[in-house]
Amino acid sequence: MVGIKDVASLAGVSVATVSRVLNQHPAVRAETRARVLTAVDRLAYRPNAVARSLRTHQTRTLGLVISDVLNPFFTELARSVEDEARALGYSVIIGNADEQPELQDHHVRTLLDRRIDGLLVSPTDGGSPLMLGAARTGTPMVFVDRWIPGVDVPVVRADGRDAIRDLVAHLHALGHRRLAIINGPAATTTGSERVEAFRDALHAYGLSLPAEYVGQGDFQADSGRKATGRFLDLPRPPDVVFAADNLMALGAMDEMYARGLRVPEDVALAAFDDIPWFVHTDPPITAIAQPTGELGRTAVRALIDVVEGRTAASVTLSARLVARRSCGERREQTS
Amino acid sequence: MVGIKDVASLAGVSVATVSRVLNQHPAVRAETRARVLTAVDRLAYRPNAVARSLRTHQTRTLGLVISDVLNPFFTELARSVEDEARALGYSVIIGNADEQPELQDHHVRTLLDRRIDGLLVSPTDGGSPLMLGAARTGTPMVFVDRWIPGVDVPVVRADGRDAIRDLVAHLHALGHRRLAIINGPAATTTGSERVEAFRDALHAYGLSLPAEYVGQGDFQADSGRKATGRFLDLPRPPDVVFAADNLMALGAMDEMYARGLRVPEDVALAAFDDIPWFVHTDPPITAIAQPTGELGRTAVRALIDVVEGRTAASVTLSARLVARRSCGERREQTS
DNA sequence: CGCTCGATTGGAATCGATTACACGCAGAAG
DNA sequence: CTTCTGCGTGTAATCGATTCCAATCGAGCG
Repeated sequence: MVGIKDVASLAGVSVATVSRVLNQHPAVRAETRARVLTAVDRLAYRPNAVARSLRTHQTRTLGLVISDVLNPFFTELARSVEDEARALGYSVIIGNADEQPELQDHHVRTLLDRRIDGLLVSPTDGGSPLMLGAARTGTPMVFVDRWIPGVDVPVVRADGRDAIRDLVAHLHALGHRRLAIINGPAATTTGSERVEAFRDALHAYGLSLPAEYVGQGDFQADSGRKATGRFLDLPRPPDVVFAADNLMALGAMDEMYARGLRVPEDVALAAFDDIPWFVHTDPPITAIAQPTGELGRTAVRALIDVVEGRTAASVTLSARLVARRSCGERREQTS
Repeated sequence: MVGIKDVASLAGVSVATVSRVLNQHPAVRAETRARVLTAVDRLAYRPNAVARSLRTHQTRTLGLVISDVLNPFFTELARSVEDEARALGYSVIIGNADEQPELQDHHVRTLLDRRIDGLLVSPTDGGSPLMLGAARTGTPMVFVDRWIPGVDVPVVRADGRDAIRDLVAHLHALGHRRLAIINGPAATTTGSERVEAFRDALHAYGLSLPAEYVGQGDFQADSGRKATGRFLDLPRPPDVVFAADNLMALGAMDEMYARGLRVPEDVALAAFDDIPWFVHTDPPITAIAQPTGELGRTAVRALIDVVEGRTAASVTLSARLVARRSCGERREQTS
């Protein structure tokens, strides 16, 4: 591998000078700069980022730890994060926790070992000592989508309260009265929040949310399927199942079809997180759409703010209802 | 940040010794090792991977450059790659080229600058000078899924020939005679190969593939939609559209429905790359399934073989047909 | 004419590890 | 009682950059 020394000797200058032209330092004579530059591309020299990072204490890299890459919501989030980071001159390393706290820790640890400049996390759980420690000891950090209460870290997320109220209104208008929800893990904020918002919205319509209508899932399709099975085994099964994420909604749909039920005639279905595929399912699924791309981009900007010494505030965007056919024929279309 | 020196002085030994225990070097007295270890966790010391890499010339990191993270096929590939790499003690940095050669180059360059140990690529195009150069100058490299002909780099991929023949047989048996294909970019091997295999299979059934039945797409949904539009505008439109990837199939389906056509009664649809969602679309889509996870894992093992100085051979796995309802009912069930 | 000053450039320390080599010491061998 | 061996450990060089500080040089100034 050709190093800065090779460039220096080809150009007949010192390594210090080469480094200067590489870093656009102004104090270099134009003629010298030109000589260095020709040497650089004659040798196809590329600076070693590892060495540079060691010296400068910065890697211009962000870490992103998400709970499940296979979930289209997170895939899209990851993509927007990378786009924005790249636009701002950073790279990103993605760690997929697969909803497992140990894996999440593994990635946080690896990322920290690599001395990434900042960490973007959508926590799978309530926070391991490792992650809490990193936050406390000043690793630039921002939570996105999910967060950990009580930790002093900016949060970029979407609030689904209003959209959930709209959803309940929509369901109520369609005549549904027995509404059930499949919850995410209690350790995630997105899990608990969504149930609460749902319960509140139901109350506003004089409906209640009995315990047997709250299913416990883990954000994976299979758990959605099982929870739905339990609902349908109930003496009085719900007439709508609302899944707290898209994968569980798919599982729910599987179970409904496996039992020969029709959607929405026999049971209705709605999901949190809208994804392109929901348009193509049979029937198209009513969902609450988060501004995913905006979430990712905002989170990156916030993180870079703290990385570069500015301060960042939490940001809450809002989600919106996208009514389709899985809850019955719609009366009005929400745009 | 606490460094190896801090550990050394707390433990009352030299940095060399600390480094030795960290790297399981045998020549350390047990008692010394214990002292170092306590110091290590009293200080919560973690070695700086950047410094270590500089010295050892290895990062234990693999780069993965894929054409489109949002395509579920690549998402799954990326996931399996990361899983296997982690199991073997490597990290992976994913670069999303978004089917754009310049972006692909950007990622290759960044990855190379970071001195990753090896590169896994699913090329978007015929190969930029940068990538070709990297291959020639000995950067450990393996192609996965797509490859670049004429470059001496192992390839791990799935061969769809047999599955495509099965597909054509299936279509023929269902009475379809006018079959069209939406191709990927000609610059990708997966693009050109699939058309060829398709044409060959047609010939075996005495059918031909007229030029107007070969649509040009770019592996994105929208191009699938447009190509389908052109097919349907033909005086004699095809009765089956076979899309060379899942996203284009989705676009094709959109166009069919937008024109009020029924699938499969009016037009049939099949896709290359099977994804979980195809089970839930209306109708479920017949597809050719690649052993995606196996592809990723095999590619990683091959790459690590070359990274660690062994040699790696190309591997070709095989794809298989998964018949569903988008091409019509099977014969066993209908008249 | 000597000196100060700004513009360029080079020398060398430094970042935080790894590791070749040397050293001290204890027991074995002669 | 030497000398030899090896084990355990420390010293210092090294990886490839960045950057502080000093040196050089010509020009402008008093």
